[in-house]
Amino acid sequence: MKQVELDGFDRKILHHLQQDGRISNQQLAERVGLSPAACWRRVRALEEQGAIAGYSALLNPEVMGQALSVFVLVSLQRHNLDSTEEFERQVLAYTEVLQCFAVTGNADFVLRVVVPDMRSYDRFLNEKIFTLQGIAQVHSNFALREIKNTQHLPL
Amino acid sequence: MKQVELDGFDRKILHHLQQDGRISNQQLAERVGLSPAACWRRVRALEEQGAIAGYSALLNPEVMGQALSVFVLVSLQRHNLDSTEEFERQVLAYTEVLQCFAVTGNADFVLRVVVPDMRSYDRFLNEKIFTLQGIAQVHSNFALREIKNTQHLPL
DNA sequence: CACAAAAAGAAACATCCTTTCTTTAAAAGT
DNA sequence: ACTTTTAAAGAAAGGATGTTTCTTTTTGTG
Repeated sequence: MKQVELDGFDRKILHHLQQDGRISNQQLAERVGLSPAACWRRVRALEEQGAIAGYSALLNPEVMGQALSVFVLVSLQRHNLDSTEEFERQVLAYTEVLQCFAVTGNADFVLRVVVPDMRSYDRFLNEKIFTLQGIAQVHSNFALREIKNTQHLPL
Repeated sequence: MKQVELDGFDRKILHHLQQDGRISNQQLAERVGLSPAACWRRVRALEEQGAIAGYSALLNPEVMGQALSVFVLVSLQRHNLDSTEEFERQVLAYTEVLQCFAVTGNADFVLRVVVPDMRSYDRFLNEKIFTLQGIAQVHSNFALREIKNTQHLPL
């Protein structure tokens, strides 16, 4: 999937679709200043080019009773392919892990884990992290407050 | 906004809406096993209760040329209300900062910053972080690889 | 068992999506 | 400068979908 060239219309379209993924094509067309047909063709092109990876409903963690975010720094004992692949495979399967990145710095991975409360986090660690082979260190940083939390890319 | 009680239908609805926020009400109804009208009423209720905070298009960072994610650990010099409020106010305005949490541990805040490349990140630091008053320490952890990156809450 | 309240299904109207066709505008070549 | 070609925009129509209202069914309670 190659990088893509965007003009002002495309950027406006993406902006509004990031803001409201369920906006009707008519409203979108009106806001970006195109006819519905032209707007629709651009949206389809952006989807086909892969600029738009998908659409999602955003849930409110508080209302859903999943209000505890934890940033977990994980270091592995060995850095061979087998160890890391196994770790990543498991992490992908854990629904509590919303995000996981391999990073530079002291730790090998940063995870963001979301659970209902401390009890659940304790269980998550004991059952799903400490049971993994080859974990050297785990450092938990608890989110005290959420200042900002989006996936909206700057345009 | 109070926490909400969900039954199996609601959970199925939310699951599918997280997976595809633009699914038609008809398809959704079919997949969860309800009539379109009943399904639609539940979706509306979930929106009104705040369980569904909104909908969004998910963009592909690679295709958009915004492929560098950085986890930035920030410590403040003073921890009074004025310092932190000013910091948070600025961070909210920076479109490069997708996520920002106040956390326990060595740092006061964890940010995830997304930029096109190192040059842009250098500029971001110099122009938007180092210019802030009362910053004690900034530690940058660069994402080498993205293993997982969603906002899908476990249901 | 009967009643009330809540939720589900059916159907109809309104709206929106998606396609096709036509028109306009921009680019390239002579 | 003019024609030719290509690409994208607008208009319009048919089909699909959303949203409402009304009726029926289910569920819970006295």
